Order: sequence, then C-alpha cells, then structure tokens
Amino acid sequence: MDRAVSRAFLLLEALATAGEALRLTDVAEKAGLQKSTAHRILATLVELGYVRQDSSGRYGATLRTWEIGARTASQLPIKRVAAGFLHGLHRSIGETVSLTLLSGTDVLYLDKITAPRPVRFRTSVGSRVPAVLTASGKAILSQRADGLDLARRSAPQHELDITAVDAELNEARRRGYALSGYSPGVSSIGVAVAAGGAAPEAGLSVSAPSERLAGEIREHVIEALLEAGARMSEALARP
Amino acid sequence: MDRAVSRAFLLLEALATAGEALRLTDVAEKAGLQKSTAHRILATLVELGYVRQDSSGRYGATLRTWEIGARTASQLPIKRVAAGFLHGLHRSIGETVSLTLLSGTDVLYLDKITAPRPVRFRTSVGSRVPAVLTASGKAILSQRADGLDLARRSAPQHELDITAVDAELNEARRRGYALSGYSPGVSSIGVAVAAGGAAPEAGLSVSAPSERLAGEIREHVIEALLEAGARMSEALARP
DNA sequence: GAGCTCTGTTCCGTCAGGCGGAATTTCGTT
DNA sequence: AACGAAATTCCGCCTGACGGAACAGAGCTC
Repeated sequence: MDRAVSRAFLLLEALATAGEALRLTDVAEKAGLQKSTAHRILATLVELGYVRQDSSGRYGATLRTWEIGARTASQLPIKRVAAGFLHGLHRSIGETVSLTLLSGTDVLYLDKITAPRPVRFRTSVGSRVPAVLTASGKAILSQRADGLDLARRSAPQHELDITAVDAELNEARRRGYALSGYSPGVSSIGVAVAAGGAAPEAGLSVSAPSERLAGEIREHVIEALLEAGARMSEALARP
Repeated sequence: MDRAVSRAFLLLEALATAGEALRLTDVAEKAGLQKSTAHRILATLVELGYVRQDSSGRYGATLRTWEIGARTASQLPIKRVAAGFLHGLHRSIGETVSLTLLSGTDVLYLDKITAPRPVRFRTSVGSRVPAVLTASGKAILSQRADGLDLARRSAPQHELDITAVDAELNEARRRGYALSGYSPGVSSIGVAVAAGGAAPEAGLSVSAPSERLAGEIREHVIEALLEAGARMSEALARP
C-alpha cells in the first residue's frame, strides 16, 4: 500500500469535490494531511497536469482526470450499445432518458439525454444515488437474487420500510418496470437490462415532471421502455 | 516529485487508454515499470477502487476516475452556462452541437448533444483534437493574439500550410465563424465564446454531413451560431 | 508604514517504506 | 504429469517520503 499514492488520490478527490479552488491549508485539512506533505504531493500533481494552481495560490483539479475517465467510460460496451436505444427512446417520448449502472448498492448515471424542456431536478452524468431510491435502480434490484439485500444495505440513513420495499420490488418484478418519485414533482419509470440471462447490472429510465407522465402517455412510455429494455438485453447477449 | 505517485498515474492512464483489461506484464511494459513495482502500485489502486482485477488476473480501470472527473466537469461554470445554449441550438437546428474548450494547442470536447440521425464520425465528449483542425478551434484561434502561434505548434505532424492557415484565420475573424471539413463528408461550423472581452477559450459548433449544411440551411445555422456565441459571451461576462 | 497575522513555501535530519532482482507459487497447456 | 509463462511474494538495500520547524511574503489593522 503505497502511502503517497493513496494520499495523492485523497487530495485529488478533495479538490474535485470542492467545486472551487482551495487554499493549501484547507486541502490539507480536508484530506487529513500535514501541510508540507500536501504541498509536496500537490506539486507533483501540478507537474503531472492533474491539478493547477491559480494566481492566488489556490489549488483546483484540472480536466485531466475527466479526460482519462471519459476515455474509460466511452469504451464501455454497454455505453456503446445503449446509445442507440437512448436516442430511440428520447425521440419517441421526448423526455429525459438515462442509462444507469449498478455499482455496489448505488446506481451510477452513465449517460443521459435531457429533454429540451429541462426538469427541475439535476442528477448529472457521473452521479451516484442509492439504487433503492430510483426507478431504474428498483427495476434492477427486483430482478436480482441479492436485490433485497442490496436495498437493505443502501441508504440506511433513509430509514426504509423494508417490507414495503420488498412488496414494491415484487410488484416491479411482476410488471417488468419500476416507479420512483423520491424527488417531489418528478416521476421516473425504469426497466432493467441484463446481458444474456445474467443478473441485471444496468437500467434505462425516463424522467419528467409528474403531470407529463400521466394518462395514456404513461402507457406509451412503459411500452417503449419495456421494448427497449428487452431489445437492449438481446443486443448485449450477442458478442 | 513523488515517484510512486507519478507512476500510479502512468499505470492508470495506461489502463484507461487500453480499452480492454491488460495483463500485468503488458501494463508494466506499457508504463515502463518493473513488474514487481507495477504489481505493488496496482494493488494499491485496486484497494483504492480505481482499478479492478478480473477473474483471470487482468487489470482494468474502473469508473471511479470517471466519477470524480465528472464531478469536476459538472461544476465548471462554462458548462452550466453553455447547457441552455446547446439545447437552444440543437432545437432550432436539429444537428449535433458541441461545446469545446481550448486546452493548450488542442480543443477539448466538453459537452455535446448528438443528432438523432447520427453522424459518421465520432468525437466523443472528453476527446482532444488539435484546435487548428476543428471549426470551433479555428474560431477561437482567430480571435486570439497567440492564435497563429498556437496553430503552428499544434498538429505539427499534419504539415500545415501556415500561410493558408493564417489566411483562413483572418477570414474567420472577419466573418465571426469558422469552417471545417477535416473529416471527409462531415462539415462543421464554429464560433468562439469569450468571457468579458478576454481572449476566447471556448467555442460552439454544429456538425453534420456536408449535404445537410448546404444552401439556405447553412445561413440559418450561421445566424443561430453567431447569436448563441454572442449571447453566451454576455452570459459569461456577468458574474 | 510599522507591526501583526495568517498562509504558502522551503529546509533538513530521520527512517519508514518503496524499490527491484530473484525466488516462489499459480495457472493454463500439451 | 510435466512444462512454460505469468502472477505473486520475499527481502535486503537505500532512496526519497515524511513532517516539524524555519522562512518568506502577502494582506490587514491601527
């Protein structure tokens, strides 16, 4: 366990999370390091191009991390395969559509096409949300043997009613899709995507202000999602 | 200069660039490290969650890097400001629109809304292209004092005709927009965006198959881009 | 503008821990 | 079972990371 390496990533995460440029003292404190240690490692990161120092001496993360991260993400087969389905859904529905990936007990927003009329809430690409709170997350959990366990372990601070969750997952499994409305006024509908009979890891979802997902539109959205989910699962199955 | 830190990033970049999982021997060679050194640092990265090892022992980058990079990118003011203009352009034009940022002599694709009818070429978000080869890059260079110098230093392998580039940049400065067609069959039109009279760093562009950017549509696109560029420059100027 | 304070930067003696060549284990192949 | 290639572990050497403290410098107060 190279200590300097793990400390470098501590610093990088501290800077990336901050959103604004930080003073050395603050970065050091946030990462729990001595000032001189933080200073030396930051100098290394600056030299490597991952961090830069503005004229007033403050440190901030550069886009370098984003660049190499984007390279990793763009090469994911699932993202390539999903692109066409996301476009198809977006075209036929006209609302925000997302691709999510199960990561531990959370769901990671991998890609997204936002509606022209923007939705109030903002889950940006790259963000993490407890799976049990999202529509696509619930759809994924509902089709996994360890689904209820994942739900229990995720979001403990949200004091879930686990029997209600169990019922909801059963219902979702039966119907093939799941709902969510943890953000007030915004509704989502999600389905799971699985590669060749394996436990599903990915999901597709549509989000919009609740009133725009009502009535017959809702039926249309559900139908489109179910079909996209099934087709995408097939597409993933063949190599 | 912490050696282990710089080596850790060498390894991470090697894995992110690879696209597929690599064997220890190959990663070590690609990064120019001893196998045992690479092994130790990779173990650290695995422990930190940036790398994972599949069942056959191969190493690959996880989405962790992408996650923290996305956090950095999503907090960029320029990206937030641009979102509305990108949507507006996309709605009125219906083709692929991009937001680029000058980074050294290159242009970085920061954001993008792709057309439903996809374009042949793929410059994905996060990719880097010599500024002088792109429409928005040329628009940016044309309005900078160091523009010609940046053009000369970028893409030396493309053996540019520098007098032709100079003429093109002058023309772009005069008109307010620049053109590109370095990818055969695909045309782009780009404009620069500058915050409050400073040298421009960002650009907006529209890309489409050449035949879809001809005739009166072309005039419409140019007009929309010029207006979006001007409005966005204003929006950036006020804090 | 002198004095004060708070911060970034540099220094340096100590010694933990990174280094890498080599030995060992594991795994896949014939 | 035997072989080869790769991954992993070992271990002695010694570099270079560590952090407390000293230094420099910007900004603020009175």
